[in-house]
This record gives sequence, structure tokens and C-alpha cells, in this order.
Amino acid sequence: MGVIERREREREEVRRKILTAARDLFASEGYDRVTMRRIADAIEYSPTTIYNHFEDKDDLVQALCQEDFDRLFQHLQQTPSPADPVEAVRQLGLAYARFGTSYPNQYRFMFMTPGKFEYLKEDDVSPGEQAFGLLRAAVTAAIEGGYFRRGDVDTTAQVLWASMHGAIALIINLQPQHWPHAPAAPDLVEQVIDATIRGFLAEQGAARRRGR
Amino acid sequence: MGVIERREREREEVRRKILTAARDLFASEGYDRVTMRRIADAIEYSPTTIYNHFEDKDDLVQALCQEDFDRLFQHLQQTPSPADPVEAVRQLGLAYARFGTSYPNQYRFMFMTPGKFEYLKEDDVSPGEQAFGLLRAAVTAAIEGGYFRRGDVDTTAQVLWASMHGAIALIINLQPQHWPHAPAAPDLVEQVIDATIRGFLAEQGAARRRGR
DNA sequence: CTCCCATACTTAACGTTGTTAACTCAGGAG
DNA sequence: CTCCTGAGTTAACAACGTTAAGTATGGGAG
Repeated sequence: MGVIERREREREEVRRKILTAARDLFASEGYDRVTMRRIADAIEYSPTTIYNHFEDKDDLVQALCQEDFDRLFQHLQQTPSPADPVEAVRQLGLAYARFGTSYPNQYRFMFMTPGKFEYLKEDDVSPGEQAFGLLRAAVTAAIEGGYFRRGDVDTTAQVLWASMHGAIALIINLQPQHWPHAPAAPDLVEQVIDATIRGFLAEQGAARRRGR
Repeated sequence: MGVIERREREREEVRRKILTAARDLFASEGYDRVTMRRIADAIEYSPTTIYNHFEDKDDLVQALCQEDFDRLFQHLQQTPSPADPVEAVRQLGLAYARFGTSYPNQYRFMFMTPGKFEYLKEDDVSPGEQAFGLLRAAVTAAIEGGYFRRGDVDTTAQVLWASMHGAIALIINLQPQHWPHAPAAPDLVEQVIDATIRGFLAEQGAARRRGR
């Protein structure tokens, strides 16, 4: 009697349709420019149908966000990790920035919409924390290898995160051509990650890096 | 025949009423939570009246933003500037962060709303550019004094700005208690400015700073 | 086969939003 | 006194998120 399984599969299928349609619209427009009605139009259902699968717009968009965190985690995990711990941190930062600038609308919603982080408490290990864990691990390696100055791992990781976030946020929010004396976008990202890394180098690490 | 002057004065008065009412609501709630009707209620005029003074909601909120940039500039200008150029940069960064975390809604709108920067081109020297000019000047002094490594002034200033912006953005958008292993808010700000400054110190500057 | 009912979906509506067309009406100009 | 400018209001529009009420479809029970 696989009827209930089939039903569930069909239900999941509609849910997927909604999610992908919403993601497409979302990726090209912003949060408030995407309306429930337009999502419904895109999948050729009535607007009310969406409410059979999601509590409200916030719920829908949070489900989307959940998946995006997973994508981010996978994106970071797939970047090759060089043997040099400092270079590994650098590559991780660049990959993070690549994600943010490539999918500005998703990034905006993930990290720049106030009060959207509650669901992080739901799972014990959310994708968001997993992603942060990658950075944490890289920083730990850099500290223990003597490249980074000794200090709190979490704080160091957070500072790196905050700096990169700032670069990404500026780039995707204010069109660079409008602010004073802007360097090209990828340039800013590299300058920020390099400067922040330099700020954490131990004397020994700095010497080693100079010698290469 | 001062009648037209009086009329103009009255008109300006209503305009001011709108602006201050909008600012109050705006400061306590977000951009989209403040409606034209509520602003109108607050000043005891009909909603349509606002449209006699401002093109639309964006125009109103941009006028508000204009003023906020001016406030930011004055806030930065009023912070005491120590003789040590590095310390001056540091204090400037901290003052900037204080502004951002004290007025999160204004800050959000100034720097985190996409495509709101067009008006920067209107004036030759906008308050935004003036504020950036302060940072630029401080950085120039630090470089010319031999404290900061030689390099493009604008790029260095932008990196400092981006880093601080990242710290502020994280703090005011995601409530810190929700992210993993968060340091206290002012701590993060200090850690970020210190790390970034260290990243720009010339060897000579680092030595001088160590010796104090 | 028939009745029934759960479930997926739609239609139609409500209240709220930004915005505008059409008006009222006071008061100085001629 | 008449006219006209312009600030302000009323009433409405379309679009939004959301919901109550209704329709159909299709498998299980008698």
C-alpha cells in the first residue's frame, strides 16, 4: 500500500517546485520584490497553495536560507586546502567572498536580515555553525603551527569573518562605482583578507611568509 | 511684502515636522515597519501631505539619510584626535563603530540598503565623502609618519572601513547571542580594528608600538 | 457499487501598504 | 468682488500577505 508514500512524494515535489521558483526569483530580485503571488504564478499554482507547504513568507524564505547555508558549507568544503595553514585561511576567506559576491541576494538574506538567526538553535550543529567550524579549524591549525599569534581561536576566527563580511557587504550593497576612490571589487576582498591575516601573524609566521 | 517668505517658512516647518517624526519612528523600528500613514498620524496631517514635500517614501528616507551622514561626519569630527597617528586611526574607527551600533537603523539604511548611494554624486563633496576624507587624512598621516607600510592611501582606508563595517554589520544584524562563541560586542569591534591596524603597521611602526 | 471523508487546491475576500486623482478652501492679487 | 494659486483633505487604486470558505479527487469501508 504505497499510496501514502506516493502522496508524500507528490507533496514533496510541489514543495521543491515552490522552493526552486522562489530561489530563482529571489536570486535575481531582492527579498521584498519577490511576492507570494509571483512565486505562485511561476509554478502555475494559486498563491494559497504555498501556504499549504509553508507557514508564511518568512517560513518559506527561512527554508530557502537553510538550504543556502548548506550550499555555503559545501562550497567552502570543496575549496582545496593548501598545506600552508595561513594560505588555507586565505583560500577559505576568498572562497567565502566568492560565495557572497556571486549570490548577493542569498548572502544578504543569510547575514544581513535582522533577527533571522533563531533557527540556528534548532539543530545542535547547524550548517552555519558547520561553516564557521571550517574557519575555526583553519585558524586553530595556523595558531598551533606557530604562524598565527597565540590568542583565543574563536575571537580570531570572528575577526576574520567580520572583516570579510564587511568587504562583501560593501561590495554587494553599494555599487562600488558610487563610492569614493573604489578599488576593483576582487581587489578589495584580497586586500582585506591579506591585511587581516597579517594582523594575526606571529613574528615567526611573518618571517616564514617573507621568506617564500 | 514678506508673504512669500512666511509661506516658505511655514512650508519648511511642515517639512521639518515630517522629517523629525519620520526619524523618531525610523530609529525605533526598521525601514519597512515605518509607514507613510503612521508618520502622517504622528504629525497630525493626512498621508497625502507628505507627498507635497517629498516625491515618495524613498525620497523622504533619502533626505533623512542625507542628514544622518552629516551627523556621522560631525560625530567623527568631534572625537579627539591623539597625536600618535596610529592611535588617531584607532580612535576614528572606534568612533565610527560607536555611531553604527548606537543608531543601528540609521546605519543600516545608510550603508546596507542596496542602491541608495546615487545622491552622492549630487554634491561635489557629500557628507559621506567628507567622513571618508577624515579616515583618509588619518591614514595618510600614519603612512607618512612611517607607522603604516607604504601603499595606496585609498586602498588602505577602504580596507579599514570595510573591516569596521563588517564588525558593525554583524553586531547590529544578527543578535550576537545567537552566533557561535560570540565575544561581547565592544570586544569584537576592538579586536577588529586592532587586528586590521596591525596588518598595516610597518616594521618600524610595530616596533614603536611595542616599545610603549 | 456506493457512501464518506481526508486532503490538495482554488476562489474570493480582508486589512494594510504606497501612491494618486479629484476635491475643498483660505487668502493675497488685480 | 472676483479670480487664482497652492496647501491640505477625502476617497480611491492596485498590489501585497494572509485567511475563511468552498470544490474536487481519489482511496478506504460498508
